[in-house]
Amino acid sequence: MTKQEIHQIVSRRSRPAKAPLGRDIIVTTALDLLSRDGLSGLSLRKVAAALDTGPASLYVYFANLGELHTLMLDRALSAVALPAAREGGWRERLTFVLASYLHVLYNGHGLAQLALSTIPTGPNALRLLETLLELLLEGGIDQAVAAWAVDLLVLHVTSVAAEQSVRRDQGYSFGPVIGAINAVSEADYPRIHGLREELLSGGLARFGWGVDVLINGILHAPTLPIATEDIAKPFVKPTE
Amino acid sequence: MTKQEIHQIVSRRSRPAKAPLGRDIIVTTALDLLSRDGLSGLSLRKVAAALDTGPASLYVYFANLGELHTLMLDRALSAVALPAAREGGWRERLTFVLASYLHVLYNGHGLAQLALSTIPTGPNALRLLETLLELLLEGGIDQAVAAWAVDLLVLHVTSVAAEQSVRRDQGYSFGPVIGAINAVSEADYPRIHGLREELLSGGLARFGWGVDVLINGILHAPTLPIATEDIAKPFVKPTE
DNA sequence: GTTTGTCAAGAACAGTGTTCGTTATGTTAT
DNA sequence: ATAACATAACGAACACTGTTCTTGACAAAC
Repeated sequence: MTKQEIHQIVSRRSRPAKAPLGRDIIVTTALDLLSRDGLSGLSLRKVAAALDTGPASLYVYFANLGELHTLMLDRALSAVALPAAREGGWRERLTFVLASYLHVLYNGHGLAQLALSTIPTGPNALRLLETLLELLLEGGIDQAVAAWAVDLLVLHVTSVAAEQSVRRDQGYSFGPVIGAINAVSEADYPRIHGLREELLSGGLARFGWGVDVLINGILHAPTLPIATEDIAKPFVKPTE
Repeated sequence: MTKQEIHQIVSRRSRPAKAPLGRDIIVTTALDLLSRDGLSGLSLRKVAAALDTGPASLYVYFANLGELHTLMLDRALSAVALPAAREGGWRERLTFVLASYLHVLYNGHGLAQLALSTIPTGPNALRLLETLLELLLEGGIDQAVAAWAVDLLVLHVTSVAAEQSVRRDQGYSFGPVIGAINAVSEADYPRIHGLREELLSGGLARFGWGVDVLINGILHAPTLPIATEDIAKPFVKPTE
């Protein structure tokens, strides 16, 4: 049923009737391959091979590999669980959504890296954004602050997921890191040496802590973000 | 002086006396290429070509391309400006260091992406870490909190730099994004629609604001991070 | 003076994304 | 029914990528 064994003279089109091959199937199988082999194991050719076709066939539906990535990301975001309305406090629900978002990114190996290089504007991403905005506003946070805060929260969760994913997928053994931190000279780096245990501790609990810190910071944020312009000045001119 | 035009029968080693070719030169030219062509324009072969040699020659000094990346990152981090001691408040100096770190990552195109996939344990990274710890402790922040907080701060700045870099380097025109946000249906996404202007505003000032929020959150963080374990629970079981 | 070890280098391998031109298929118009 | 057409699947190739094997030249050591 697959690749024709004998190359007949007659035609380059060996299989006349094939599956319709649409965007949805391609995105689905691509996500399958991604969650199985990770981002480095995902290639256009493998997706094509899984669909029993050649790589050129996919270019009918996507202009780019990046375009496929974008579609994959938004499709995956449909799995983010939004909280049931009005159950528990807004803060509880907020951490719940963010945890679900982290969960989705982390489980689809390499999805987080896609999320970092794309601004997802698909319907599922917008739904997530809308929900987060709603929760922040429910928490009594100023509108302008909330607009910037969602970006802060999403970026944080995304980068945590990306960091963890990369280290799991490319077999980043923590051995050398732990060794390096533990072997740090007390004379040169006294604080690192003194806190070496705390620097490496935590694991998953750290995520919840980080989100907590972010929300606390947002609650204590200056109401008018415009007033913080001078803080960014050192960036423009870091040598001084 | 470069590639021999005629392939003599005599030898495969056309240039007997070459430059010594050590790790330092390779890292230097690699960083040059990186800041000129971006991460996607950087390849082992181009680095080798810039050094007027073949790709195999570099493998004497690195086991991996990733190893070269790690060395490049730590080399680049040597450019991070540490603040003069005791000048201004600790908070002012902290934002200064972070801004300088952002500056370095952003200027070396694609450096931030390297920083996300590597835990830099080189001397320059340790120096930066030590400085940040010192400043946080000077601010009266609890030791355990400070240990986790540095990670939070560094990750934030790194991911901001990565996000910005990617979008600049791969010519991510903001046109479609702005269009998508502006075209959002008011009925489906009322909050996004109402805040569409604030969602896109900011630019560079947003970085300073984000750091400010983080520091505020750290100042209001629970002293004992262990107590926040239950917050992470939704992550383990997001479906409910 | 011969041997030994280090390192530059050529060639090749197995991949990658992408493009070109050709051909079969299904739909529409005559 | 037949002819025309747009579309999509396809084979092949191109220009790359990281990595490895093997050879060969040089310089230091005995």
